[in-house]
Amino acid sequence: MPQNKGPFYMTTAITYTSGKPHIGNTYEIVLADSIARYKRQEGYDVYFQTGTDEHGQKVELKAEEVGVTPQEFVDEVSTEVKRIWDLMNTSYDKFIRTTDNDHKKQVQKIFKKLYDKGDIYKGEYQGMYCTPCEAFFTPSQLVDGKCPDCGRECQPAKEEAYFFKMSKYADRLIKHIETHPEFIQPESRKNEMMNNFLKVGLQDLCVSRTSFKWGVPVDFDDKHVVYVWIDALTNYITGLGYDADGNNDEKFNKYWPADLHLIGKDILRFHTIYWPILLMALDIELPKQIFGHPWLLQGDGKMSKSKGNVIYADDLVKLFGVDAVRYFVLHEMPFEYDGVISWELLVERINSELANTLGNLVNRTIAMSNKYFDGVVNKTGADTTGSDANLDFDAQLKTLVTSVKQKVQENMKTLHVSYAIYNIFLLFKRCNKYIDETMPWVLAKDESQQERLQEVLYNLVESITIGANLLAPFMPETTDRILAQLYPDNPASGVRDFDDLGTFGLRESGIKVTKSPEILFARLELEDVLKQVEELQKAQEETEDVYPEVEKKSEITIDDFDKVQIQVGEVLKCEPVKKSKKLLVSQIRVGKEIRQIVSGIANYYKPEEMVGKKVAVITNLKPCKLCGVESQGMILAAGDDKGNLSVMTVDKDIVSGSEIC
RNA sequence: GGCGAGAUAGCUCAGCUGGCUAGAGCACACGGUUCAUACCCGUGUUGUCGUGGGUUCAAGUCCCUCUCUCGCUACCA
Repeated sequence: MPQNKGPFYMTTAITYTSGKPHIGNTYEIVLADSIARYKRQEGYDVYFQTGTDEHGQKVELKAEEVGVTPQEFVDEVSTEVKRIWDLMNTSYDKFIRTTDNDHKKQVQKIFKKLYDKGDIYKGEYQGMYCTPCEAFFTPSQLVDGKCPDCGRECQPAKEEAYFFKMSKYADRLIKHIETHPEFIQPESRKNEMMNNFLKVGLQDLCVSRTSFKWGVPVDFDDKHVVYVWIDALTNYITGLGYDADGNNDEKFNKYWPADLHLIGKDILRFHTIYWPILLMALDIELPKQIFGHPWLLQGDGKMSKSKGNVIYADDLVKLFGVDAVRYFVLHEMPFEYDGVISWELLVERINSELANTLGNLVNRTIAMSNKYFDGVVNKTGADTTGSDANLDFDAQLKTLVTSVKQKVQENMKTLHVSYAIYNIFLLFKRCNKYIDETMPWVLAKDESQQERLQEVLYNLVESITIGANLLAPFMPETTDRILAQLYPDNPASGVRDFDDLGTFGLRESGIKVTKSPEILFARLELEDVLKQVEELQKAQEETEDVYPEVEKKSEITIDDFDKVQIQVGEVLKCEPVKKSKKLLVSQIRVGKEIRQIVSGIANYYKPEEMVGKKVAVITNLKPCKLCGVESQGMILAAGDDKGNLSVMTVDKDIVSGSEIC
């Protein structure tokens, strides 16, 4: 067993439960999992926490839309998140929910503690308020000075709120960041935080809200709920059993301070400024490192949100398998800048690295062992005896294979996960080259070379064993599958201690490999994949986005409705409006009169299609000019999110001019 | 607007404190091989190192100008 290197506490951000997580969110948990597994392999006592952030206005609204309680809503989403995390084969030790009772209790205690201490005080939140939306916005959120949701004017307004005295601890934090260069990673992020916030002076942070109810109530002032900062960030300590009164759980004493908070680059500010200051106020040690990872973007336009084809982990796993997806996101994601995911890239990576380099290597090695020695792998010591050092293939192979462990260690120390994987694959590539150098099929033809041939195959199986063990944190299932084939009678015997991965030759002679090698990763045809993707997306559209999102208007009375006059009109004539691409102008008989009405339907109806239709017309709308053509009313039509449009016609034949009500 | 980062082969990038003919992977071409998932191995092509100027015996590598791209710019969980 590797020696115990001590506790290692790491966390991911907790996922917000306003909707289903897509591959971008999934990236983080896979990255975190590979680090956790790696640290365990190295001998650390790892505690790996993830979870869901479940309060707030957005959840409240979403739940209302769907017609369930917020609790019911988050229960479902949280379960879904957990399901996906499990699907990705992630090895978290704790899944915390901010709706957990013990968490909520501590949030209240922490809030009170900070209030009693004087670090939280009651004040007024000032912002731009949109009355119909009942929401506050900051000036920077406004679009052209108007509400980003509904586009209406906003008014400056005030709301009672509790504030946290950020500035009090700013100097201490600046000093900490300056003396701990590893605290914020990547380093360029550190500069952003310093330059944009710390150096220009911190504003106090609003930590409570009265505008929504779905949150942890402030126990001494129940108009307020605790706002996201204190509610969500504290999960990192409450999950370990922190107690504001000092009765901490053993786990907290053992694992805090956290060794690593892994988060997306978008929430670095909260974790590198608010969170440390919160901890300072609570007199708790700061975490050792915060890593803001970049994003996996959908690059080539073939997977854009506007097209409704967002990638979900489920689909990827269905198409490629868990480890292929893990490999892709880990390998493609650089350390500092955003990575790109596309179907083309996925297929390319899977084919060239997983199927060709790794899968084929394992397959050909096993096939030869069976073909030449009935599956038995023996170490004979018959190495290359040539005097030319350049021809000493065995030594070269062994040197490379045994050097990878250290490279992986170096890469992982700085969280350069993609480099670590790259280095492991160099090992497999070297093995393929070794086969070409030693040419086992030539040795097989020569009776006197039997021992040499055995040694060659032994070296391959041993090398692959080491590579498979190094791969375990990143592609655990693949490691198991390889070892199951190389050690079919006792796969566990193929598992090595991390400390032994720099040593060559630990496999005992006489062990057989499997008789029936299984393809690890099948080669894919891009065309087939794209076809399957299309089918999946069709299915997705049918189940998910069938109903358009319609913004709710405020309630009206029957009298309000009565103000609108709607009548049946028969389209007599219809032609395009010359200056416009979208407009058609119709002559419509409404009872005795004939009206000219302009409508934005040219993309959906040809003028001749309109003629003869009996449509619903608003007849008391104030006339106006569209593209220079007067319109005396409006044809009613239904439109969805996807650009479909249908004019409202009457079901039975009814005389034009009849009133609709 | 402010602060910061970057611009190197068709694509993704490496090139530390300036030093001899600018690199890797993928892609492409050719050759080899047949144990293997038409796979693997080898060789090779392509670059005015964003623009213009400067420092130097010597500059992707340092300084200045300009152009372009990207990140951050405080209460969205």
